[in-house]
Amino acid sequence: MKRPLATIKDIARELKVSPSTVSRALKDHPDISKETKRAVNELARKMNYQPNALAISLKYQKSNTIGVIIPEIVHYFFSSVISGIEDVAYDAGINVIICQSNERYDREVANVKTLLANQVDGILMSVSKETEDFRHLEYIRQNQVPLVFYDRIIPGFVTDQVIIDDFEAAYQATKHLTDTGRKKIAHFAGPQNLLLGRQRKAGYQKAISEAGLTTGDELIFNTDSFEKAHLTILDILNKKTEIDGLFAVNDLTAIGAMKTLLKHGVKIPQDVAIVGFSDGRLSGITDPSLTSVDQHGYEMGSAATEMLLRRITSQKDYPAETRILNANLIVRESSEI
Amino acid sequence: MKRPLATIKDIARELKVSPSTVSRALKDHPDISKETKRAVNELARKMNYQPNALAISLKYQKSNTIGVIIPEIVHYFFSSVISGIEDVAYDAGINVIICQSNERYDREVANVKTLLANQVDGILMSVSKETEDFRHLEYIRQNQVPLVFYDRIIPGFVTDQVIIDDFEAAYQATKHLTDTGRKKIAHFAGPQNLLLGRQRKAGYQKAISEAGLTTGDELIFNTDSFEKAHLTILDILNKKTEIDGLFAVNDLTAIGAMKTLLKHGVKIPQDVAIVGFSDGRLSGITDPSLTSVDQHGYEMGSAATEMLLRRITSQKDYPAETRILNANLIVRESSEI
DNA sequence: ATGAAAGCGCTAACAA
DNA sequence: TTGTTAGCGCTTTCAT
Repeated sequence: MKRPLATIKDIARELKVSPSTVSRALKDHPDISKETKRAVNELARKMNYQPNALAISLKYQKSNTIGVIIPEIVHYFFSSVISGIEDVAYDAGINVIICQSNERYDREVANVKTLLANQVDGILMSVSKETEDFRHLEYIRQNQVPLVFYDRIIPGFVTDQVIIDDFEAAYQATKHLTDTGRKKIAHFAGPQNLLLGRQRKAGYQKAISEAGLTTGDELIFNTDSFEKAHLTILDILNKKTEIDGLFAVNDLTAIGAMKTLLKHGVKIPQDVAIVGFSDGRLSGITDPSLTSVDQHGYEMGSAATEMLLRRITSQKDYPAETRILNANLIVRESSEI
Repeated sequence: MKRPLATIKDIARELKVSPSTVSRALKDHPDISKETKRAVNELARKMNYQPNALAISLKYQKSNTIGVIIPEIVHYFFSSVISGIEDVAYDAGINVIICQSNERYDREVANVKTLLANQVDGILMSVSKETEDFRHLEYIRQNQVPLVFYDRIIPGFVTDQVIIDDFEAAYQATKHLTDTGRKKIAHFAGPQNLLLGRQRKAGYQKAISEAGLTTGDELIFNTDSFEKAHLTILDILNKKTEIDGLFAVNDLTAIGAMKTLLKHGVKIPQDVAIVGFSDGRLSGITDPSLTSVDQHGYEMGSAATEMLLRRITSQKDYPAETRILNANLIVRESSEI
């Protein structure tokens, strides 16, 4: 009953030629006669012959496959990164194995092992939030498997990487608020153990001080989720802390803040202008729509993949590269005038 | 310079034993002496030995890998499906190769070929919107590779499948509106060439007629996007078509409608109650938050994977199964009272 | 123009 | 307790 995929042997047997002849005929080798080629190709089609990629990978010691380690696929940003990776890889005839670390270190280590066991030709990764030990990365390097970081990097670990200029983007976002006359601009900041959180805060601070405004900590809140934003806003309203602008570390936070402000009769953008940092497609659909930094996940994925493929195919070694994509501000209703 | 992954041979050579001894020692075979095992395992650890999964797959004629064909990863629903798939597969020690069809037939066919070439043990797929020819699916079947459809199925193509009861969900969603006293309930319907579009519309119609309301076509609109919803609402307002409820085929459409209605001073939910069909995390963040059907993408992914793994490991054949997940309505502000 | 043989890394039946 | 050998599917060098 079981009728597994046809192999070169099957074709050879049927045609009473040797496997090597079939192999050559299939790749249009000049030595093989027209007649044989015709017969082989015809039968191959008829038998739905599909070369066994595993055998080829084993033979050539390369799998035409790259591995991706992603923290959590259910974030729009990361899924669009994957989309960019997939498209570039597909065009190059490269397969992609995707592993989720779910932001856990142990999973990440297991992912690395899986990918290496499967002989991937290269790895794209964004480190998990938990990762603080780099032995698994050294391990990748020992095995001479090219590694490209995207989005989240490890300062000091030298390898190709493509990142967003979080500092600059945050600076531009905040500057947009100061430029439009806001004077009391709050920042809802992300975790300060993540580079991203620190850089966005630093960008905010630079714009604030450039505008000659005070950067006292009383307008900076550790608030990075929809729910926390709700609570922080309540607190701000209670204490009657005056604000006329807000730059939030991500869109959900910005939207949570906006919703709570609106509920309390605060007008957006008249009373408070709000800028987020894009998590995805949320910014366009809120009311008012949200001014936000677009992170270009797709471009990040495609750029990282191009770097990796270049590294894989390159004969000679060359220094690690860092590609910085600039994220641009998209002004929408929440900060207009 | 190039120091590839250590192999069993390397270990054998170093220890002056045969590769088979190493192989057995590594899998704790009872025949091997404690001493040898110890030495082998120690050296293996030191050399960072990682079994070559390709070689093992080739040997055993099974790859411990399943393939997933997904229309577009950047939809929250699909990415949460993948998350469910990944988790179950990970727990079973199975790898996952993900391919995007990007809703294109030719890509889908290429994906199938790639997966078969890579000797996947099974395939999970949601057919693309373009797919109308099933030869590639027959091809999967010929090769005896188990196939499970999730979410989107092909009526008449018999295989394991897990779907959502769109009809029932739409019925419940609409019934919620009639139960709360709405009398003029519009439906913004999806493409009627997709089963999903037809079923959601049919569910709507059942609830409407059960409530003794008219199901005239004047309240059904082919409107399935944020932008189209905006235009359709403008049209409704212009023509002064009276509505006090709306069931939309997806959340984005519902949100587009809500935003435009609010802009024109229509109160939600007082004047018009709105129910969507979940695309993801949008429903919770709008203002008012949106009542919506939760599609449970994660559960769909994990259920489909369980079905597939069961099929793969099963010795004997059994009839194709259809698992219907019920999507449940989550009532939020847009339809309260 | 075609075939035989070896080998990629691993395992397992069979020998010793 | 360990080694030898053959084979998974494919390619390629070296014969013929």
